[in-house]
Amino acid sequence: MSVILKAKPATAAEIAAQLTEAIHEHRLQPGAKLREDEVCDIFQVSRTIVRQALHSLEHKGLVTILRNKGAFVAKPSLKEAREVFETRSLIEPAMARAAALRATPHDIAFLEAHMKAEQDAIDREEVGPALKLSGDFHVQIARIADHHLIETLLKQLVARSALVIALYWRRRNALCDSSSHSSLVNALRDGDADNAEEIMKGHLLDLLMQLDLRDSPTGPVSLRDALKK
Amino acid sequence: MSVILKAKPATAAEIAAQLTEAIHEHRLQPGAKLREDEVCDIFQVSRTIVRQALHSLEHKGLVTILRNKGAFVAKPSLKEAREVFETRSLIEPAMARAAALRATPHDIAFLEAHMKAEQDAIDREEVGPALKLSGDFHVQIARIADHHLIETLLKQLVARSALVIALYWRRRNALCDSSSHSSLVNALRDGDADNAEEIMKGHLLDLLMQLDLRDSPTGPVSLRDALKK
DNA sequence: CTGCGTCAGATCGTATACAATATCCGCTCA
DNA sequence: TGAGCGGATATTGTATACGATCTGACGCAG
Repeated sequence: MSVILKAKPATAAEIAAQLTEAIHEHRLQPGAKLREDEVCDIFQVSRTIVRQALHSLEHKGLVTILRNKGAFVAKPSLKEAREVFETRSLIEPAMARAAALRATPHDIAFLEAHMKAEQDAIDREEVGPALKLSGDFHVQIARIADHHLIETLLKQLVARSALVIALYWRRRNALCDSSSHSSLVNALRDGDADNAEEIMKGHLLDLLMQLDLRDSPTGPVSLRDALKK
Repeated sequence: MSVILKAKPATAAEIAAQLTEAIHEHRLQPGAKLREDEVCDIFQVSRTIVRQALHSLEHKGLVTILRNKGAFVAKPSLKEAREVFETRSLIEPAMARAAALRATPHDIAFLEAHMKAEQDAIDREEVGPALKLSGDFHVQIARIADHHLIETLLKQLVARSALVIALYWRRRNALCDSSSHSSLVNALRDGDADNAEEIMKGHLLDLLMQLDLRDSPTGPVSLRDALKK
């Protein structure tokens, strides 16, 4: 893990942000242990601060803290994974609609630049950064819709989606189809709210389809775990 | 504040729960300051624990922490207030639908008992407890829908709704019309998903209508505050 | 050789001490 | 009289020390 993070900052919020980014970009895998002392060493801060950051991430659903055991990058179950995408399906189409009614030329330009960066990352096969940019795109829609509460909520859901993808993505090498992002931006530019809403709904469904969320046991379960009451 | 809380527990989670309940029942008003030492005295724990609880409540949007200033019960702006109810309107109808498809006789009985308790509280004019029970009703729908993520999310939104009500409720003495709760339970009993969804949608709209969320300055602002740059 | 108990090290949880910052009050001076 | 300025006090922020719990290894008995 030492090599995985950039190190430098000092506040709990910054540490949480860097850990979030690492999770989002799959540099930290679900289930990875986050030892307090280790994080202290990396960021050169006291445990007080690190614990603040870890608790913050726990509230956001990115980290699971087991008493007297430690903090681990969360490992969403199949049910939790489904719930994340179900919740997104409930709120994001409405955000796309609202964004279509509010988007300024400046917003559109920003989204286009964003998509270009995403495409560049894909071309360079930088899977992690591409994934993060793809997620951020969705958050930006909420920002354009000027809905702060959902923007905050969506940040969490998108980050958790990254965990779900790490666990349940079917084709490891195929990345999220970015064409729906592009057509969404077109709908936003035209102020076509109905279309934007539909595209977003379909896009989330597409994402869901690329996941393997069938009712199988959570991947390879060790005998030990299977028998643990 | 000393009289307002029951005191006794020891863990951060329990303290957060009691503070949440106090906020939910309007025993703690928006803007109320929560001094760490005071909370320590009340619950007889160290500041470490109290700070954990306060940070937890901050993540849930119930408390605002200003650096070097302290923790205050949150005071949602008009925009935030609208956003809370908009978000609820996006997710709760879907929960009502799902609950209609899953509710067992046991669930129905539980909801009926819940409504009875709510009615009793209203009859006794215990406004706070009635408000809390009314909010819990909505959380129970999500529980019956077996959607843990949204249940958790809704707990936060419902608690924040209590803050919104404290700030923007029009008729102080009139309580939420509980007849829609009753008709919702009927729809759930019949397994009528479409109807349940519609009732919930209408119910949330009703709630919104009882609020004064017009674009006026945030209630009575003191001259001092109004002039402070 | 296997199972179990015990002990040492590692790790987390909590309390407390100290530092940083804000707030309040009284003072001075225009 | 009132605005501006310390300084004492109150309050929060951070680091650290200590205690509790878990983990893994070792050794002994069966």
